[in-house]
Amino acid sequence: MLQVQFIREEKERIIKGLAKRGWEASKMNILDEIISLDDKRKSLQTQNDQFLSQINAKSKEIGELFKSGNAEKANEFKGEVSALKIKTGDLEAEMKKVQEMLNESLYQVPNVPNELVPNGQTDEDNEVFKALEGALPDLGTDAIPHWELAQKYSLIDFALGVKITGAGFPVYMGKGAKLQRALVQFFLNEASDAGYLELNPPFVVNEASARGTGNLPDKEGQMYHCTTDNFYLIPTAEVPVTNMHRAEIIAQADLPKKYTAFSPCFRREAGSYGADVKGLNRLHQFEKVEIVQMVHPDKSYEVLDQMLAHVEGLLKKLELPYRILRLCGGDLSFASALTYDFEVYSAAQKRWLEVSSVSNFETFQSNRMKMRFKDTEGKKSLVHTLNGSALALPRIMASLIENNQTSDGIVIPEVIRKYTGFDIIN
RNA sequence: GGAAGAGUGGCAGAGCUGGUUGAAUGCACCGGUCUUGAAAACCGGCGUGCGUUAACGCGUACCGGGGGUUCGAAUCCCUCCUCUUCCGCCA
Repeated sequence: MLQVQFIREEKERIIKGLAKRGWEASKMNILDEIISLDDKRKSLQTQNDQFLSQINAKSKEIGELFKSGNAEKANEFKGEVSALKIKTGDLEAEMKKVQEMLNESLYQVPNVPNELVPNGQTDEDNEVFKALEGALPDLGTDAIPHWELAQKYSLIDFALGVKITGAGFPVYMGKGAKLQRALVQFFLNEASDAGYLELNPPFVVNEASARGTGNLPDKEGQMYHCTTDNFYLIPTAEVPVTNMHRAEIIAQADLPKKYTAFSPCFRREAGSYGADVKGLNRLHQFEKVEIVQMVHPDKSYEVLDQMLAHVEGLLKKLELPYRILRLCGGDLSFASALTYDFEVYSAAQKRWLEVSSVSNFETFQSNRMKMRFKDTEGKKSLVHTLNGSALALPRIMASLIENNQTSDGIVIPEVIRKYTGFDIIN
């Protein structure tokens, strides 16, 4: 959520940014509404504080009057205070209402895209930031897609998952399960080596955490909700990990905070259909290793580059054909200022699959969850938050087994053989 | 799940027979004096949000969360959450 102060000072810049996201001119007046609601809020508080001040002074006097035995005078004052209390009661109710309206409006405004974000409405307008090095892999006509490979080598049973739960909940088995576990190990170790503190967070969060990262109210229908306890299954480890420092003030010396966490991710994916959901392409439950950083505002874009380099390093080591996209305004997620997507080419499906999304949220998340740092002079400011997948498992699995299929079987990439314990699936 | 107790500032820990208590005291931390330097000692500072102000400052709210009683609540009442101990149950 944007800061009202920022909206006041940079309205023109925000309007330009929102236009890049495809906002129509008619929607922009929400910014003026926010400013006017905030003005209203301030003026109400000023009035209310004055009444409260009077009440406090009078109450103190009453105490002194009782002590000195002047009960008559004290009782007279009591009536005056009661009258003031009715006024403050009304003012407070109104303030609460205004504050709620203000919050509702603020929740509707997405983050302002960075200057680097290209114009465009759909994923077709995304900019190829780094193209595939070399030619697209050609596996010939015998190549089969991963869902057939999964069946051929008994790696994943989709139908069994349907029986146990439903579509989108596959059962990994044998070398399929081991390969996935090996990849997780590899990703976590790489992240640790890069200085990220490994966490094993809760996979279920409370409402406050879901709000902190903006999953509520923005994407309410996308999460599985345990209504009995009012908990949510996490759609990504970003949620529990980013909330670690919610409503905290971090010493500047303790920045940056670098965390990595493995977690299953649960997504309802309401509205998905077609080829997108075939095989491992889109699931309701999948595994992912996430990297998250909380950093000094001056450093966040430098850090974004470092995170890109980290993810790129993983794909290189796995020897997968990849490219990097810079998301256009229309495709940028609500909270992000700048996002890079990594796509891996899945050679049998002959399509690009998104395996990672690395974003800088600047202060959008930290403002909502009041995550600040104190600099050496004692001044408090919001931190910048960033996160990225490093990496999401299913599509890595899909492209890996597709690209590495040979007439002898599926060849395991060199770097993960020490984790799998085998070098071929046949 | 049942019973009892407890949740106060970075930490420890008073206050809890309602009335200058945003909150004693100690530790930690920051600045200063002293010292060749360090330590010790001494002096001073040391929470957060909001409002207001050019600024110093002033006002207001916050003692787990929410609500209530009262002229006035950290202090009384209700409720929820969390922790500790005991019992029960169980990976």
